[in-house]
Amino acid sequence: MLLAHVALPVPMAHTFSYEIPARLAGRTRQGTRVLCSFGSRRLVGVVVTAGEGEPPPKVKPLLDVLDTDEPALTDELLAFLRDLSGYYLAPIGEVMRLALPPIERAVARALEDSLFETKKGISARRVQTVAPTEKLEESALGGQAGAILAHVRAVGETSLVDLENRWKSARAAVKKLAQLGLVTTGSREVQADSFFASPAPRDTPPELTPPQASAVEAIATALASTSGAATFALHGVTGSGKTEVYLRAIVAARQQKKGSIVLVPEIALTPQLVARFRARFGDDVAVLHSGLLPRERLVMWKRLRTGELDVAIGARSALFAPVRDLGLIVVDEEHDPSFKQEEGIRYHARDMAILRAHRAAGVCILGSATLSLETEHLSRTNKATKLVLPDRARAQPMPAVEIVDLRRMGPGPTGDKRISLPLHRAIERTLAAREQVILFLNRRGFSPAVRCEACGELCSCPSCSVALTFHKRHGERLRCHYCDFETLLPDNCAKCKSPALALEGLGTEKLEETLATAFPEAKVARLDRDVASGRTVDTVLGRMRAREIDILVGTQMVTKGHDLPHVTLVGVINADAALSLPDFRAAERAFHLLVQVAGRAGRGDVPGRVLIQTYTPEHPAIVHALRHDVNAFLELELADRRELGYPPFSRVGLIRVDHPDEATAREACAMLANVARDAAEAAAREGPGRVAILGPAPAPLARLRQRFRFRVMLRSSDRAMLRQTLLAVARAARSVERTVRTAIDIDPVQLL
DNA sequence: AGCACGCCGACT
DNA sequence: GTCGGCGTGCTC
Repeated sequence: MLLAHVALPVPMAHTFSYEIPARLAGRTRQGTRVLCSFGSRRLVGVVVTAGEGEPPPKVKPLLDVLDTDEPALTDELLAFLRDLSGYYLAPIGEVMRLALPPIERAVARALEDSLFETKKGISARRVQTVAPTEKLEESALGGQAGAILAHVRAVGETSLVDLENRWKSARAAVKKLAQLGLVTTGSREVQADSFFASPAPRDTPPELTPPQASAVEAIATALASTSGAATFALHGVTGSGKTEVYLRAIVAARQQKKGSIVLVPEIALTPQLVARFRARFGDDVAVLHSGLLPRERLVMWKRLRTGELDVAIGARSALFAPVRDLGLIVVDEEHDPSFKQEEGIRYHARDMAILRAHRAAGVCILGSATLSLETEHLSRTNKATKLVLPDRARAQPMPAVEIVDLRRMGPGPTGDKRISLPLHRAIERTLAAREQVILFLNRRGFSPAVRCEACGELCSCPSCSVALTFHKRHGERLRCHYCDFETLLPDNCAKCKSPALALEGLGTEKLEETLATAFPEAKVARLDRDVASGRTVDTVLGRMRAREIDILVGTQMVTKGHDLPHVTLVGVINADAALSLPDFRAAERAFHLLVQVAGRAGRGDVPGRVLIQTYTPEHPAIVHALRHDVNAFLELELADRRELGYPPFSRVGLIRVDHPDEATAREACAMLANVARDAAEAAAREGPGRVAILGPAPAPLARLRQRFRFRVMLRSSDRAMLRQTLLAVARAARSVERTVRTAIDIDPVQLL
């Protein structure tokens, strides 16, 4: 019998076998999308393999083939997705879905399937909205309806989709509320994003500096070689000309008739980079970003698939772009944590970029001013070739980095300890010299916590049990930074009804306000996720460049982007905030952050000044950032991790356990940890791996509908052992209790 | 994951 | 009386 083994978008490891009816035999190939009857549903899957074979006891025929001429997935992409699925132990069908285009309406209609016309198919251009009315309820509403009504009243008009994410039966409850006249429903157009629509003026390729030229040369040679596969670690500070190397590498790939993918951390934050690509290649670049409508996304997908476009640029998910004859993948700012997908299929785009390029016999370039330890390790073990771009040829003085030891500082003139006297004076001096200041603070909002002064209770998120952040702008609201829950600032403590609520801590909003008062003659602006959506980042940076702003306060965002030539003072309000994160990479991240933020000071002829405020001035990340000593920090951190058995010398596997009852979650976790320990010992060649139980994960619990979430973590230096152990644990987890959900997360990767 | 089937509580 | 909550089992 002719069988097709199909990957379907269900969370199961195996493929499903279908009979290929004679009428579809000619069109059913590896990589084609097919319509399958699956239980009572009809699903679109991808043919992984097809051929003559022994049918399983139960076989259904394929209903239809969606791809008319070519398979949706090339052999290259298909093979890569299978590898990814194997690597992360992720369900093959869900992995395939990452690379599939949105289903075309026309095809869907031709298939006479109402499924595609409704919610799950193409998301319409309109979203359904729910808004509160003036009317008050006659009697108290119980359960979800009451909660939903309170929420809608707190946040104002919201989308039904959003409500459905928070409450299971929101649709039914909203219907009921609408009947009672307590809310109104409607729909609104999803605004199309015309961010990248404006035409880009073309540039002329500049002369390469000698280091750039030799980097390009090395990359071009690798691209031209028959054996292909090569990885480069491109180390160069902002402004050293990494982008130009990328552009030339793409040209070199083109000369070999090969396509390219460029991955950037968050495309909305890097409009300058996109502009550079468009200036060089015009509209021959597919820019993939979250603002694309399904229709536009499909158009981009098709143009890449047909080979009309040969360059794709985008965030994480652009890794799956259907670029033909892939020859090059660039990962810009490769150290950036946003390359790690933390929801659904957990993959690391940087690692998978190496894998995809390698399998396609192509070149992978990992570029950064502060290479990740993983990439550094690849280079030290000769699995990647390091290319260095020294700081710009023009002699530019390194900024003077100074430490402000907060242990020895009283409050500055503002009365706020976080604006210490040295920082205050430095700001004054910078303003007097008519230069600009950037202040980095890793906390958005006004106050990170609101506490009752009578009973000590913190205002916390009902579903995430983390402190709610007070946002002054947009109506004095409390917001949960994990799940985006929102409520008005209450008048009284929820527990003891006392009106004495105190705003604790310092966020960017408050810092902005304090500075505006302390320096009334200066123009103060803020840049963080709350003010920045897409274009506004560019607007703020533009105003900064035009010197319409004197002091810019911001989060991570101020560390990204390009030249701000008149900034001569950079202040880090609290370096310890980044160091004390519960993450073994905290020191590395803090170091990256400090180096990147310090790099913003003193462009041009004026030497810059960097002030780092900290309670732990002796911390290695701070000491080495102070000396700009990347190598010393790397040595130390690598040695540290080697000792701890941490990556990159070992791999980490995580099993997530979710259950609505905390005790059950803990119990299941402990049981799984035992299974893991046993399995690890049985599988170990070099002694057992480490097993640890992590507490409630700092993840959007609300989205799990208030389930408790624990994680069993395994560490091992042996990947085969780790895999075997994780599989054993996953099997055990499934048999424990159905309601325990597991997710496996292997991180990071040593692929080569 | 969906989606059926099946069994218990508060509403027309 | 039944609508709708969620437990359990299956999907080629």
